[in-house]
Amino acid sequence: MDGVGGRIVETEAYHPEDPASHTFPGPTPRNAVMFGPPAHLYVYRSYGLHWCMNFVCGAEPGGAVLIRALEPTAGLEIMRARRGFEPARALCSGPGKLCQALAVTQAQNGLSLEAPPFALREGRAGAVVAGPRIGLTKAAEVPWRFGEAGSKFLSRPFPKV
DNA sequence: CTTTTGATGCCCT
DNA sequence: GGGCATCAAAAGA
Repeated sequence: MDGVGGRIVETEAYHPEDPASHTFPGPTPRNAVMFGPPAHLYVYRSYGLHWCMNFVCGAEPGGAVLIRALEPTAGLEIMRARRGFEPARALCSGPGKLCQALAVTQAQNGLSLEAPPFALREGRAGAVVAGPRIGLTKAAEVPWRFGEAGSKFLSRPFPKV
């Protein structure tokens, strides 16, 4: 939105049977979007100060993919202004940072990804690698973190391939 | 470079 | 009342 965007280079998968998932305990008002139709956005507040965004996945009700990092390709100046003039590789290298750079907040919760202000484009990434998840207190070892190998825009480097 | 710690708001039980 | 899918700053090596 606002002409900003980038390539998704890092994600994490969440499944309703995954203890770390917000949907694991069952439907609640907060995670209702994740049980809704796929290709919608689920936004929640993390640690009271940050926003994190997920794409609702259609495979099963309650599944979603957390967007952990972007490689900024458009609206760099806008992002930089919003993020406090950091180097490009720090603009979107993390769930909270990414949402700040894109100005994603609860206002976008539940919106469809197939309509403005969003525009998803399919693209072939480079080599994709998987690894253990990050920042979780439960089931962090499950290797459901995916990202582009060697990208300089990851929140953290992946373990050796 | 590394590790540690505080800030902070909302959801759930 | 407890917990949390985070970040940035500070301090030490």
